[in-house]
Amino acid sequence: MRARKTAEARKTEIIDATLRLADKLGPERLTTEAIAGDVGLTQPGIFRHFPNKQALWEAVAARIGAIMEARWAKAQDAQTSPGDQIRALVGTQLRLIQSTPAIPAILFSRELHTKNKGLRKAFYALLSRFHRVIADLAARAIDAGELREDLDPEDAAFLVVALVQGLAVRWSISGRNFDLAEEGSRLLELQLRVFSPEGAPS
Amino acid sequence: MRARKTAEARKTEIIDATLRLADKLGPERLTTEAIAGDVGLTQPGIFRHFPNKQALWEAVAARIGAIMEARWAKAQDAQTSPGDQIRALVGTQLRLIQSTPAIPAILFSRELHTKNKGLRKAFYALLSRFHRVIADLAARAIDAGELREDLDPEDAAFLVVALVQGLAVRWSISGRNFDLAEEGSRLLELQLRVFSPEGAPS
DNA sequence: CTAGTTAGTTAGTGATCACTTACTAACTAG
DNA sequence: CTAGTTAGTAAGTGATCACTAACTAACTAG
Repeated sequence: MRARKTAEARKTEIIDATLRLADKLGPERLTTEAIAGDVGLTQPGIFRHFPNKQALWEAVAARIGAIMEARWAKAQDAQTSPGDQIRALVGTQLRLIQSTPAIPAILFSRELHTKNKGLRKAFYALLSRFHRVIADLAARAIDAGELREDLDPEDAAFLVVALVQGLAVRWSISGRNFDLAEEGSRLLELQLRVFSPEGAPS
Repeated sequence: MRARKTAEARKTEIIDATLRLADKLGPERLTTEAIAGDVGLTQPGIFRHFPNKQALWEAVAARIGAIMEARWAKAQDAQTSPGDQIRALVGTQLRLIQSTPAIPAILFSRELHTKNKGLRKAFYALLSRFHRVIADLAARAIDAGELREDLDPEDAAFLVVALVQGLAVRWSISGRNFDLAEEGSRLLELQLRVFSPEGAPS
């Protein structure tokens, strides 16, 4: 019985370990044994803090949601133009994925979603929130003359969101052989340029 | 011993069943028992045709690759403008995903890729081929004056590929609550419109 | 100081799964 | 007709896993 800690602290440690290992092993192959080993507990110790594995995944999803919302809020805080806020949001999101690659792994895990319907819905809500924020910024950018008037802000936002997720897919499958945030900002510049009213000659 | 068939035919049946079930259960949770049941064999019967499960996954990947290449070739066959060929390619790809939703499930499965490195590389090669085809068409479209001159065809293609994959992600997570091909063609029109030399007023 | 609570342990259990062994019956070449 | 080949089966094995039961020792309120 080494190093007894508060339940709160352990829960945090377990969730962190889960996020770390979900990427290495894949969410479905991640065992409670592996998590416990990483945290420094015996395997049944996990079940002191979560009634079952599904509850652990729900806690992980909640954590991811909280992290994302916090970062989005921060990216919008700046008193910058709507376009720059979109840049900040996309950059923030890509850096988060890069530093926590378990996020796409969990997001895309079909087995996690078939087993646990609530998880899929939670992630869809998050994705919708991201789209919402971008679409609102796009609308403001159009009003401000930063983006062309004939643009539907909802659809423009869908393209930006697809850019982020499509890029995350390519990054994953490529074996992460490029810098996600860098490539993303280059492509976002291109997208914003062709969205701009006077986009013709660079 | 019901209905003995040729090894060739059985292999095909097994691969088809795997593709069908990989979507329902998730690639990692898909068992040889479930596949055998679907095909109408006993579970060890699978191993008459594939030395191990990994070999089955490799055969599935090869099948997906063959299907995609065939459809891409067909979409390019048409004697239409480069822009229309891009439309046809994207439409083809989205309809394929819609009719075989196991494809993204397998494509995105982290556990499949960690267990079997060759699988990830095979899919990355496929993805790169798709990008290559689109980028070449984009270059021709630029030459033909269909797309603006200041466009880098490689990057333009990255945006189109991201559109397809990002949309597939949204479609999966949403619980498939929209028509993938329809939504895709609407967004592709928008993307091509802002890529066009005279995109300003619709 | 003491009694209750709780974070941890050790030892196990039942389920599930990929894969094996040994046998059988259907097809096929000569 | 016969002998070899091959698609199939029944029965089982060892590994892995989530989860449980029963116990223990550290913390904490009174």
